[in-house]
Amino acid sequence: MHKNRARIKDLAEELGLSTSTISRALTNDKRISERVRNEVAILAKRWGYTKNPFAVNLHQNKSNHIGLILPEFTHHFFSLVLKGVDKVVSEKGYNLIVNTHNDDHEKELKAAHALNSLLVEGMIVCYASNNEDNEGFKFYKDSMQSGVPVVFFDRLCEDIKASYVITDDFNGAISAIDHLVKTGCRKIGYLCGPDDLSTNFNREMGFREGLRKNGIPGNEDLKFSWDKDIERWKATCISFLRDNNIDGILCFSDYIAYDVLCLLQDLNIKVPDQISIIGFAGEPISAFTRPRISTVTQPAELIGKRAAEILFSHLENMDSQTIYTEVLPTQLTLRDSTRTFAML
Amino acid sequence: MHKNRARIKDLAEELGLSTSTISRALTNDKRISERVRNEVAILAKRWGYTKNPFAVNLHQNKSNHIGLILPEFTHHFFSLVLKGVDKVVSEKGYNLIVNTHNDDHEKELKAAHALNSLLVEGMIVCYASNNEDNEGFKFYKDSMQSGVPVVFFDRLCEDIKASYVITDDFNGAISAIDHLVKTGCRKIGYLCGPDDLSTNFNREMGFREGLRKNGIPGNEDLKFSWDKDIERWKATCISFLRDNNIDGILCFSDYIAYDVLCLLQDLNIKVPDQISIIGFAGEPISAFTRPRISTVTQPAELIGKRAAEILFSHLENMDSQTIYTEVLPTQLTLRDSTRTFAML
DNA sequence: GGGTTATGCGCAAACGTTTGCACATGTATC
DNA sequence: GATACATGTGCAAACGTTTGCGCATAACCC
Repeated sequence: MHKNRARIKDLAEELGLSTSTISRALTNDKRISERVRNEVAILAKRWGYTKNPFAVNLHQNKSNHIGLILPEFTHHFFSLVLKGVDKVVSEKGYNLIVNTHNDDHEKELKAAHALNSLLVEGMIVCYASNNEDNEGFKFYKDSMQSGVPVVFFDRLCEDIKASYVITDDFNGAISAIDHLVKTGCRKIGYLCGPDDLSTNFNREMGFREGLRKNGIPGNEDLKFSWDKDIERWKATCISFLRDNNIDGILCFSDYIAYDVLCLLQDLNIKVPDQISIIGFAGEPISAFTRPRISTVTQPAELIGKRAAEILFSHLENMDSQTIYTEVLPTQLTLRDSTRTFAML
Repeated sequence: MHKNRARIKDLAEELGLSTSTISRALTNDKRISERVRNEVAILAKRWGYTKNPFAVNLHQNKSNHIGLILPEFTHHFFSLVLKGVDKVVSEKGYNLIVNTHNDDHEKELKAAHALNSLLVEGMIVCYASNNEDNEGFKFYKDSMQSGVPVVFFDRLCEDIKASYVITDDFNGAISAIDHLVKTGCRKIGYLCGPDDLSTNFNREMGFREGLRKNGIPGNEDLKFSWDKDIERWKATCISFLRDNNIDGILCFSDYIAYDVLCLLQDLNIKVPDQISIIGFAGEPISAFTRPRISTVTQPAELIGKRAAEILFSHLENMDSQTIYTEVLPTQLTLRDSTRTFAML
């Protein structure tokens, strides 16, 4: 309701001035005398006057809103991204409107439409993974055409020409393989994530390149596919590890790392003495397991920060066609699921 | 920018009608003939017309926005609350604007002001813990006075007469004590959280009541204060546990539970054989430790859901002065840091 | 055929701002 | 004392909707 909110008109009547003068005084227009500007400022403060944003937005055709579309809130990675985005956005005096799609492509489209109809000035998007059709992409393209920039993060799609900021999954995976090899692993496997994720693809590519550059031959196909059916996954994973004499594992995620850790512990296989494990992401849980899981930490908050900064640079430079592709480095966080050099 | 957006006027010109007719046709006003309503609907769809929200908001003095103020995004508890709130809010066709304060009272006030000046229709707030002065409360009171309902959650303050939804910390703590006693603990201690949190107070009260009703005398003061200096905390905590022959611990949080678990493991004290531990919250990490930590799980998502629902019931019933105070039950999640009955 | 009623639509004001233009003073210049 | 210019302010239109009221036209009744 916001009852009894003061309007410019009220200020004007109180001071015996016109609305235009008040409006100008409030924006410190030099054409208004110092004296009047002060009077107005004081009364505005006393009455707790704030501009009606709708009137302003309507007039300027500008919303001061940024839209953010996330897969979900409860993943620590995404909440860090949200934090990074929020910092920049609120620093710029903008407001953030958030939406989630739970990797449901239709919900994503609905969210994007909703944001669009709210006239957000720009969008930051991590799109739904099951992105076969390109109806969503068409929408984003239209959006950019009509002057609403979109910045993508985390997940990459070649089909769409837009700015994005992602993790350097490729080199992150390589750094993990480097470390596994350095600490003595020779039969290294990769436990995949969902295969429609660009992140999974890039980590696997890094895995292969890591093996190649470290001169570990005949290992490239030691990858084990992801399976939604966790019990089936566990059962077959065991044989994968056994049959291939795996002594080092790179996982798509920290959660997979945890699962395989449990699996090994059930079989009384020592981690890292017999098998080393490295997770991916740097989720908090990786620091709470026993042994604590070494992981490739993603710069989650920085991803959000950069995505927002890039979005604003688009906004401040609408005529330019420049596109930013930012690939942020990971950091190898060594804990107890990998051997130290001293162990060798 | 949103270039080339169609307006009602454009639709009107195209169809040779007036803007009022279009406007009414779009809202299915029965005064407009079926035929015209169809024509309008079809053209609107073809042109992808959506109403300019600012014009609508300005005219109706209504924003369709709900504001949410959280301490932070990265705590799993709060992200679940956010999820719950978001579900209800988007189901109602409203938009969510989020803000965080990091337990900084000034930032909280700023966030509240920001939301207010955006003309949100209602606010859901978890206020900053260091809430000595009541400038913020004054603001919330004013807000409610002016017809913008506020619903508080998680943290409780008697000073302010408003709806709130909180966890039943008191009975949650009792249920934990019950279980500790039932599984043989006799010297039970409480590891406190920050003492300006109502949640901490209520959990301690539950702790005491649990001891009383279970007939464990002379235990009520076995509480150990929280200390920001973690090293000092650890050092003194040890002696607290030793000096009092503690055999069961209730913790303010899962993180404290984890810390004390590590402490005990360093000293080679067996959990739960020698000492049982129960955490509080149901944070994911509690399921990943070894032993996995038993915990009093809070209905985080439900808290968000109920807070939002209550907010909407205020909005739909602005004249009513009813105030809702909802205390949601916890659930005792038993894992491996407590003994099973069989162990006795 | 005059009066009533129903149907379908348009006019114009309003929401609270911003802003191009004009206007009224005052001051300086020659 | 006319001209020019600077200073400070106001008028009114515009942004895109919604909506009370009124006006046609057609249909109906007796």
